[in-house]
Amino acid sequence: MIGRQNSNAAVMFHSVVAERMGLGLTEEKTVDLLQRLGPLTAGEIVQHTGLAPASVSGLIDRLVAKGFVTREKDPADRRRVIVRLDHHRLTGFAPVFDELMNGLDALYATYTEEELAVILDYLRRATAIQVAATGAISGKG
Amino acid sequence: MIGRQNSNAAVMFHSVVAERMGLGLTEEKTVDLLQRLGPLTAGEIVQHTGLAPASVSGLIDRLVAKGFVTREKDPADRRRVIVRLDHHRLTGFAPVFDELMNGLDALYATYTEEELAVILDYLRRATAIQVAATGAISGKG
DNA sequence: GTATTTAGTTCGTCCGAACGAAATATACGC
DNA sequence: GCGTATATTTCGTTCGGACGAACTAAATAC
Repeated sequence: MIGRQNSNAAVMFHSVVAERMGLGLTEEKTVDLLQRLGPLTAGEIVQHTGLAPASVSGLIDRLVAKGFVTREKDPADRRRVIVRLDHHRLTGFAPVFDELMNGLDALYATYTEEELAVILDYLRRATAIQVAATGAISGKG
Repeated sequence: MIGRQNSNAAVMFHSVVAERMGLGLTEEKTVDLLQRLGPLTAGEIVQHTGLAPASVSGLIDRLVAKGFVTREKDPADRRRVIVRLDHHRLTGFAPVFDELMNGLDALYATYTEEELAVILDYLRRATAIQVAATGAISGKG
């Protein structure tokens, strides 16, 4: 089944990218979180990852040590720690994604507007289903 | 970008499934390999995973202990070890996938034949691109 | 039939990454 | 201001999973 191969390809790609960046999967996932949601507090990372607070402290330590993020006190509530992505550090890895991006751009260019609409609709809905399924699995005891 | 979210959802789903089956990501990936390619020798698993032989020995140990595979001597070359999936063990986890499968079936049912053809074509080609990109990254120094 | 190569395992070890419990620092309620 | 609640870190520990080197067993070469 092609859906499965696609899913597998995604996992492999992520693993290889993470390795290339010198990150573990959890670390890469966190970087991705920060890219999508912007700066987060440690507590918010706890929410999003499901990790224990202690684990997130260590996780942030490692990302700081590797230069991917900075740790700042929240001026509004100085108990909080804001984790901010160092975008400059990331640009160095752009070439890693270029191959994929260029390939996908070329692929999209071969479809009509109507076809692209179908594909986007599919991707959106399939993603929602996958997210729901993930939640369902981890939920039930 | 939706492609990225989709990719991320796939990774999350895999992680959760692996956890649910009591497997690590490497172990789940190996089970998947065996499902797609049939029984493999230890050496072939080394090839496909890129792990060291010693690591694969341990990996097989763990999968055998967990009841997911059997280890047999190859009668044709008794140095070789054939790793075979225990399909019976896997059927117990079918419900884990049902949520996803049912959701996707329902999704597919909402498209016309023509639309499905576009979607399948896209998935096939996008997968190929992703695989190629993965190879390109891990390849170059 | 002995030497060499090949397949896999065992052993000792190491490291990343997770956790709970206790500590620290800050904010908030009254 | 004082006590309690909240955010994060530190500490000590544990565990899975990876590795290289040395070993065993079996096939192949000569």
